[in-house]
Amino acid sequence: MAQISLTFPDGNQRSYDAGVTAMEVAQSIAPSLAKKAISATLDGAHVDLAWPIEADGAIAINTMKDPEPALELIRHDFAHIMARAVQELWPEVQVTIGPVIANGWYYDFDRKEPFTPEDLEVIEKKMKEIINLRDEVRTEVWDRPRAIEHYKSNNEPYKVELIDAIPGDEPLRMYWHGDWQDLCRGPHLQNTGQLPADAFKLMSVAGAYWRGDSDRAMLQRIYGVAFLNRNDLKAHLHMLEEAAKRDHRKLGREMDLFHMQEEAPGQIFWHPNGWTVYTELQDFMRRKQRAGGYVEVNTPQVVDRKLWEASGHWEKYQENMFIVEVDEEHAREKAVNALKPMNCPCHVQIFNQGIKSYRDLPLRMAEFGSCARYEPSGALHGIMRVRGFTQDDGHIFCREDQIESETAVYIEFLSSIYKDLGFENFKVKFSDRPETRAGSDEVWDKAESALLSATRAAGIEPELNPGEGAFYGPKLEFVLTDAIGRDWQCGTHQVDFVLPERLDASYIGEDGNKHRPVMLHRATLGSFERFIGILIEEHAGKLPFWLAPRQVVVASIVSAADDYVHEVVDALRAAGIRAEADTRNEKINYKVREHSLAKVPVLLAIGMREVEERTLSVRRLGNKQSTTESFDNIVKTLAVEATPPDMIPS
RNA sequence: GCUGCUGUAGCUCAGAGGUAGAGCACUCCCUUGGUAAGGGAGAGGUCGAGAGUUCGAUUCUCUCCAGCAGCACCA
Repeated sequence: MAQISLTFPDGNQRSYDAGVTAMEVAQSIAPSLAKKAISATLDGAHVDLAWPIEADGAIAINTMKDPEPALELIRHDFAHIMARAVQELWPEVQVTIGPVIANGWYYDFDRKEPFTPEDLEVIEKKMKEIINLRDEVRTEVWDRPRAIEHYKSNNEPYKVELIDAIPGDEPLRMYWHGDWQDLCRGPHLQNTGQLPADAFKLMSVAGAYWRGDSDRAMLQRIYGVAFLNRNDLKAHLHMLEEAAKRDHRKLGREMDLFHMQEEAPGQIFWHPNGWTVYTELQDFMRRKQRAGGYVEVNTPQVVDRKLWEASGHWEKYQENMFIVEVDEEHAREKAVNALKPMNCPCHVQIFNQGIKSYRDLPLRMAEFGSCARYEPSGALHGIMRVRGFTQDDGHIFCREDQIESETAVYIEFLSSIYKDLGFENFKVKFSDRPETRAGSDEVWDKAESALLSATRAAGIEPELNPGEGAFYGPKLEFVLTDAIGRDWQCGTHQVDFVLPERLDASYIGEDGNKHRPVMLHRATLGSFERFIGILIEEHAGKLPFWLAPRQVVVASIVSAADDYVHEVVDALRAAGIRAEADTRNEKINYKVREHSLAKVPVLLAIGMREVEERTLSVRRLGNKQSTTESFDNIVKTLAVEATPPDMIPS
């Protein structure tokens, strides 16, 4: 029999008969290891202890002490156990797929009646019973005809379709958890009793399309989470509770920032507090853009369909546009307009006014562009995904050979803004050419390499999103991670060869001939609405001082202090600080509580002592202690603190 | 858009086939209190919209609208 040589993590090598299983390898090292073993890592791949090993390689035996493989196995086995529990409870239910995802797994089922929350409890209970049976997990490799025959005779068309989708040269592997059988690539645990029965929870049911295709059947997906032990599960559930407290929809209401209502779905009524944040952020961006060499413009909201036809939006984007028809009294036909979903075509109109020279390029044009998009109702989410929003949009008209330098300048610009706003780390995703695209391969080659090298020159290695570029050009996406680990795509930077062509933009080159500029579409915050949502959640409502809608509340402790309260408020306002007086007939405890809950960063309390000494009692949000400071001093201090980050002298 | 769930006072929520309740918030009165809720009184609702069943519907049924979770979408 042929021999193979396996290398262990400590560098030792041993030889085995080809076809040895990882379990046998573990046994050969130590019976105690074999007892604890759950899987193996072979040349970086996660493998089942029961699979035969046929070639030389580097092997590591995993136990429950190795969190990564352990969690993957646990979650994967839980998926199977859940599917088994469901089929034991309702034998007519068809199982489809059930992968491991972050923190847990899901499994998609085909069942007529919807699963209810009560059903989830029943399923959980059943799963615990199954785990207690400590059933052996078995696996076999089947050939394709046998597997197809098996599922056809069991009338399981979903599985047959899955098999059809698996490339012909891959082995088909079957797993049994007890008597329950599923097609699965593995690996799995050896015994269902190895699952931590107290460290999982079924979370929710929701619809999901078969194979992610909205034209196909809607299945029912049950989500579960699982961890190595009960404490990790508890910690996860606690984290979810904390995340819910940061929800911008809840904080937006509590802080009186904005509201939304039925009559304007997906659109925001900004209250004075929220609008203060918005305008403060917009002022900041306007200063940044001026410093960054942009010219600011403003363009129409309602634009005739002719322009959208020319730009291609009418054909490609119509179902997302708000169409407005107007009866013109003397016209034969109704005038058809659309609310602008994007600003780019209008910006080209401005570019096209007059004759542009190569000396005008690169031309950086910016607009706080209000856009309206008819987003699908199910996509709406608070102020993060809306139908009416304002982009910090910009278009750079440049020559092809300026793409790289303009990209480099932009990355620097964006980094500076993110840094000022407290997001030091961000991810960059690079999307290259999709299958259907405009423009020659040669042009794509240049554009892609320009984006990549500019990004790398900035010291950033982008993640690749193969084939995810727009049809008109490759793009970079800038993704922020918030305090609880969620990703948000905000910034974008896209090369566009198509729109200048469609809208006939041109400039006169050094050679005296007309040339086509390239357009770079770019947005940094993305939309003010989404970005403010992110800021709220990132800071759990405790916005940085310069952005806080109400920066200071001056509260009287006794009404005899009211005059001094107003004097302080006036002085703070004169120093440019957003200050309010609270001279209501309430105790200081009440006022402290209320303004703390409203996330006011600084509370100045005034009693008779402060009046006499011309001081203030300063209480900062999050601090239980207060300090006493002089009137003049606190005004100066707070005025400095209120300076936006881009205006702080370095 | 799809599947499921939800919609009762400004907010959070209870309730029931016989036209509604709590706490907080709000208004007024008392209280001038030193750092996270002082006391009392009062006002406030076409029970998301429309239709149907019923003697009677906010409650049951249907349709629509909106929200929530997920999927799909996301130039």
